[in-house]
Amino acid sequence: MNKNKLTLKGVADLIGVSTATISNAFNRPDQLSAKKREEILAQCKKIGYHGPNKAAQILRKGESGIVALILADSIEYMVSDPVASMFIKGVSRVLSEHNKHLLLFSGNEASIRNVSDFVDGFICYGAPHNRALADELKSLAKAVVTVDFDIDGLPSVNIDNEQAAFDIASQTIESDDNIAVLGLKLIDASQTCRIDGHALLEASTSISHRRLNGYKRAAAQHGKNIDNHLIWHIPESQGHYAKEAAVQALDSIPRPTTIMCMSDIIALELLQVALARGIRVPDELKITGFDGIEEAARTRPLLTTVCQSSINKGELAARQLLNHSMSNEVLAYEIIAGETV
Amino acid sequence: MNKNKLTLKGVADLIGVSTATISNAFNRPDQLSAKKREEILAQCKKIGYHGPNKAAQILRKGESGIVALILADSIEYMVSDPVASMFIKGVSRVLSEHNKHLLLFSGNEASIRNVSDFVDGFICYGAPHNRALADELKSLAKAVVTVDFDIDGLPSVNIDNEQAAFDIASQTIESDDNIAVLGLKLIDASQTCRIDGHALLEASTSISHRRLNGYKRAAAQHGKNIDNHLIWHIPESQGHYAKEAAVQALDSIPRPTTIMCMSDIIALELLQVALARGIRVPDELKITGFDGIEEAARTRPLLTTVCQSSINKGELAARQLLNHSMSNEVLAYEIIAGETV
DNA sequence: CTGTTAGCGCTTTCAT
DNA sequence: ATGAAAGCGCTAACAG
Repeated sequence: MNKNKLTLKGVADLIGVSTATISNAFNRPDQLSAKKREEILAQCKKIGYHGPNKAAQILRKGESGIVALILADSIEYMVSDPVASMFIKGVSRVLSEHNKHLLLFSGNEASIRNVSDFVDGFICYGAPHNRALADELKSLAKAVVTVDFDIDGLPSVNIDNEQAAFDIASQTIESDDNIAVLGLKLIDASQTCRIDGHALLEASTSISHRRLNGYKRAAAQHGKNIDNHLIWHIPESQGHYAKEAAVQALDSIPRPTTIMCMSDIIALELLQVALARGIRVPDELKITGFDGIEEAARTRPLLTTVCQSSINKGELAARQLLNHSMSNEVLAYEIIAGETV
Repeated sequence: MNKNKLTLKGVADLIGVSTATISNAFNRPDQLSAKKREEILAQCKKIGYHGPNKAAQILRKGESGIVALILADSIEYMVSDPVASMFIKGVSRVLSEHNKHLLLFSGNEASIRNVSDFVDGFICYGAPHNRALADELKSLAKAVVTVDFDIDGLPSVNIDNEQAAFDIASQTIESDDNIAVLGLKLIDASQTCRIDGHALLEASTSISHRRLNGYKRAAAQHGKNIDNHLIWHIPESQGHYAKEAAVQALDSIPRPTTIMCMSDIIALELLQVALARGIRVPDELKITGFDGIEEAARTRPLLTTVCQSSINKGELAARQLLNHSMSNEVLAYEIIAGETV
């Protein structure tokens, strides 16, 4: 007798057929009679053999059913950000429909080489902080879909950030406005600060710079210019970072009459600070957001913002990966006319 | 010449050493001189060989560096629930400190056998809906840590749900109160409804039933009984499900004067409905929550609730898994004395 | 310190 | 429809 191990070979001569037959019974039903297949499966079940070892299959077939989601920021942060969670939600929905598994991977960490040998593909959400990672992705020989940024020659999912920013700014700015911007990740700094005197991050890969360009273009149409001294950098879309910027902005003299925020979280924080100071919105201060998160839809006064569907983004990105689509998709957005403008 | 493939063997005779030496250079620095090691690593880099193939390593070593997080509910849902996100946050923090990867896995899906061959271990958050899954976990020969429920003989992380519920209820209930409970997952139904006339889920594995017992015990101390007609089942801790129950509870005649909620999300929803109706809290209606989420801490009136640290839970669960600890940990909780009681 | 070699468990031609 | 056998790429025991 062969050793009692629950391996294809062991099971094979336990029930007296060849390894290939068992393998086929599990993976390629068309290679044997339905009846024999049932028999074998039943036998296996009785013995306690639950099918071919996955690790071996991965090596042999070069496929694992695992898709890595690379998050630009830490998983920690992403999982508590409403925009990112919705995105993850979309991805995971499509993946699980296709029986794929989701590996959460933070772009901050070591090399993606760590997983690229067994993962079926990558969805990369947001431009990685370290440029090297983007280069590696390109040379990877695995399927990659980028979201909210682009890598030459790779499929992607985006919205037109500049146009969206332009649109909402156009509807907001009036000729006698004093304009400020609470921006997200505009420079390389881990603290909230004004951007004047700092080198901007590479504009090509940054949605924030596209948005800023949109704001500026709209301002220019009213013959206005947005001073770098009235543009804030906020390192992460979180309340406490945003609050700092909000306070500084509202302390500015003269006080801005229009403040455009690059996320709803930021805008909501600003709104709260402003209302607490008794500033009338929108009479004395107009506020715009970006994203269209649920909390903004629940809050009164209703925030005027750009609504993008992060769930759709996630679903589409996952579908592109699974279908090996190579297209660069641009999703629609919608301006929510709220009560803050 | 050997074929030009970037494999240990190929690289080995490309640079003229044995495969073992290269393998050691990457995995066991102590097996060769530092100098030789540097040389080899440099050569490999030049050639474009980034280290041993991971899929092969997994098969060979039986270790992947991947930890599966099994979520009782869909990933979709979990990722947008503040309590679950905090938990994931804690897990992912510890895991990434140890260079492990996180595989998000939904317990609704097929069998965990799908991944158990290559995953290093499982963290199971919340009692799985299908009992079979729990049984499989036990017979798995992989490290498992359960959270918010127990499996005999396996390590776990919990809080004392019954005692916590008892504590907050004791502080809340007065002798002339009319008590209702907005419960979570008390019966097997996908709709919000009262629990009278329904079979309860197995109490032993359900934190909700422990909490309910705590409430009942506290009520009994005041010589009171909580009628099943005033206990609601809410299938998921989400606003719209909670709202239904809140409306029904407030429509009850006589209207309850104390409503204990099994999550803050539920309590916050109830609070909103009550305030919208002009019901004075806590004068006419006392409300308690459970969890201690950030939104509750920001909301006014401040919610009286049980605060448990989901981040700590996640961190501890991950540490237990990595350390192969087998203990059953019980974490502390704290009663937040808010303004709703 | 280095090289040889036997598997890890499986899939898939190829021949029967 | 089935069986035999060649690897997938690597690690670790062993011998030198």
